[in-house]
Amino acid sequence: MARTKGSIGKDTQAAIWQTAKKLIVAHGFEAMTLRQLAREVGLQPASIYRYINSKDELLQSLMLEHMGQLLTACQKAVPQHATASQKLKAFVAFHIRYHIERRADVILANLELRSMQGEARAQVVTKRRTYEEQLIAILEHGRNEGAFAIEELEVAAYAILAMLTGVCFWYNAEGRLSIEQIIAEHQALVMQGVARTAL
Amino acid sequence: MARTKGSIGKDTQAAIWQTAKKLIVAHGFEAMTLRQLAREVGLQPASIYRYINSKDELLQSLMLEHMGQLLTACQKAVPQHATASQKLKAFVAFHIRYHIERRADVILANLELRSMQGEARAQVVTKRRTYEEQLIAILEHGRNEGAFAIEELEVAAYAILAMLTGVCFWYNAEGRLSIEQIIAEHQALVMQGVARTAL
DNA sequence: TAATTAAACGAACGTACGTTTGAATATATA
DNA sequence: TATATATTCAAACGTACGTTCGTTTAATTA
Repeated sequence: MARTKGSIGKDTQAAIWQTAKKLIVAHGFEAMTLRQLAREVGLQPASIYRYINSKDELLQSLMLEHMGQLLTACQKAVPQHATASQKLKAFVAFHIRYHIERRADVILANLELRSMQGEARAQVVTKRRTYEEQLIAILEHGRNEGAFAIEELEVAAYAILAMLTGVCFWYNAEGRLSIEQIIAEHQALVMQGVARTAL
Repeated sequence: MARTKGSIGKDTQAAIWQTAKKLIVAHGFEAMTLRQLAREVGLQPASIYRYINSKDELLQSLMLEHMGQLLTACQKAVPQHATASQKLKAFVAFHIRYHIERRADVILANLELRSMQGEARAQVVTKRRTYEEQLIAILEHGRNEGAFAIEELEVAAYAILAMLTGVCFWYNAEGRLSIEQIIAEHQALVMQGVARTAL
């Protein structure tokens, strides 16, 4: 056989990417094999190479694509002109929702940096830092306003991010709680956590 | 060659375990190869099999060992008879310190459950649940006391655990902050986060 | 010192890996 | 309909994998 009936490059491309994400999340990037990927998409291993140049480049594409979309979505979701409290609430809601809705991308991005090297890795690290700085800026704003009491902005930012990102590791769509309830619970923890107490 | 001068089983066993942890954290369990492990320990691949029965069993040993030690250490570190606030503060301090000091074990335990199956997997899941319940019990105690205001105990517990565990992914021993400072910062976030506000 | 046990070796097994090459078939264009 | 392009295939490459086997040497015991 050769070209199969109804085969369209765009669709195959999409299937490869989606299946790759699934397999990487399940097994890790290094452990995922292109043969397994080909089998699940319904191709021969060689055919994958019409869509990627190498296994490493596949990971790079997935990573950079995700980080770019995350940054774009974040800037849309968090208001530029608002109080620090409003911004922080919006950030928490955005982060949780985005991480639940794009679970595979997020888990991949958080676990597979170890399999990247060189220029592409540096780019991902930079983009991740840019994202972290969004939150750091909000926390700093709140501290300057006098609304937040935070000793170490960076530690607090890492702590909050870890807490929020954790959701996509245990969230169950069939579970008792809605996304909104989970967001509300986390907003309460975060807002109280950073608030300046009256004492 | 055969048996090498100065070779002692206990030492080799320890070297294998320690190196295995390092490699699994660096590459993931499925991607770590026994040949690589043997090379780093200074053995031939076949020699590894004097100490393990299979690659899968190696992971099981590392996992179960770690979970057992975590549970034991936790029960020692958190006082049984104290206020919920005291217990929670102690739990936060314990968790962060333990996770920084045994970084490799912890990262391994958190990322490689996906490579386990069957009975051993079930045992790890049960032990992890037992650990989570330590924290849930503390939070419930605080809510009953009237000291904490928490809607969903389980969500709050997951959120706190994710936040604390996150430390071992970014902590840098050569960094500016001491472990004590990091603990203090997290204690502040957590204690304020769950506290019942005066309003 | 002689016999026994502990520890590691070298070689090989069947299988799977990422990747390259050139040919075959389906769709799009002229 | 004839030509060009897009899409997939089958086969093979060198390499590495987890694991088994029987052998060899070092340390321990009698």
